[in-house]
Amino acid sequence: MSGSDPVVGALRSGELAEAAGVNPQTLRYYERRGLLAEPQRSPGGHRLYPPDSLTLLRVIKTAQRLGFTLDEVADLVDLGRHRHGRREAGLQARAAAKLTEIESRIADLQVIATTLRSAIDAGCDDLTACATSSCCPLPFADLHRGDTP
Amino acid sequence: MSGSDPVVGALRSGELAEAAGVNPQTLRYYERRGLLAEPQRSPGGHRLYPPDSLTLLRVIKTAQRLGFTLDEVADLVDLGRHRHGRREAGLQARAAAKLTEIESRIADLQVIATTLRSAIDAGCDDLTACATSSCCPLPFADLHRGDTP
DNA sequence: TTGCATCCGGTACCCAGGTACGGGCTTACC
DNA sequence: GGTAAGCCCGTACCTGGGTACCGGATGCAA
Repeated sequence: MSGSDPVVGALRSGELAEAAGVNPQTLRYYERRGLLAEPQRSPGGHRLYPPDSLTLLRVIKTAQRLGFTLDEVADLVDLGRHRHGRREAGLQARAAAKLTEIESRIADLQVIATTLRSAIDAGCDDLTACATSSCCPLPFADLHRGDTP
Repeated sequence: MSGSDPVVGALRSGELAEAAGVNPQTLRYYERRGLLAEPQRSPGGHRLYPPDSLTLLRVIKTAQRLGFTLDEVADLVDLGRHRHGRREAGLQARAAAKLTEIESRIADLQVIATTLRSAIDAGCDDLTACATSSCCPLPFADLHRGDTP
């Protein structure tokens, strides 16, 4: 492995941040979170990122937009890093799990949407009145459980 | 208006919290947030809630489960409070707006679900590899804009 | 009257994913 | 070699919806 190449075509934090469309502070944050490895430094201590950090950042941002948390992204990233060779399909499994999660969030939101529509159709105009008169379709009663993440 | 009735059938904070299925601390929190009016006090300073506070709490929890933030709920609540009489349909309008918001969140999640499904179908197995080879269906390129709330 | 549960207030902490600030260095360009 | 932009680190702050902890005061029943 060529682990520590010298400063060939390296990017400074501002340049990388700009290229990735990200705040420079975010790079340090990702480094703290273990998403970005500690890069090489200039003699004066400034970070020097190899060009493929940009690819990594794109991967991170893409995974994030697919609904993965940063912890999960970190996991995915080093899943791909030290598995190289053996076929394990870790990504497949996590994508499938995430898909299930997303689908259940969609289902939750659809219940909410349906309820809102019924309240609109019923012409509800005052929540407090609705809660006492029993002609309102809103479910005031069942207060146990209720996820809206 | 009978604004300040004496302590008839009043509930202590623990009782109200229990009845509403809520942490007692949450009552104080809601009071700070302006959702619950400051209740009367016992001579020693303990809160004494009128029984209809329970209805109000049910309204709050219901609205919350419909996707309204606490600020919006506060708004809805005193919309219903000092409008009494004039027809204004404020609730209708807000419900409609919230429905639109929920629908667009659903649409966002559906895009995500579709993308995940396509990544699964394509058999993607390593994000970093995917990002460089261009046969992967994941959208690594467009990093500008991306809401996953 | 004593004992114990409850309540008071103020403040600090939790989750996630960052962003901002401040004092002091480095780097780059002229 | 001067000066301005950029970067360093540590720490604090933000949003949203609560929850936890603390020492001290109250309420209620036996």
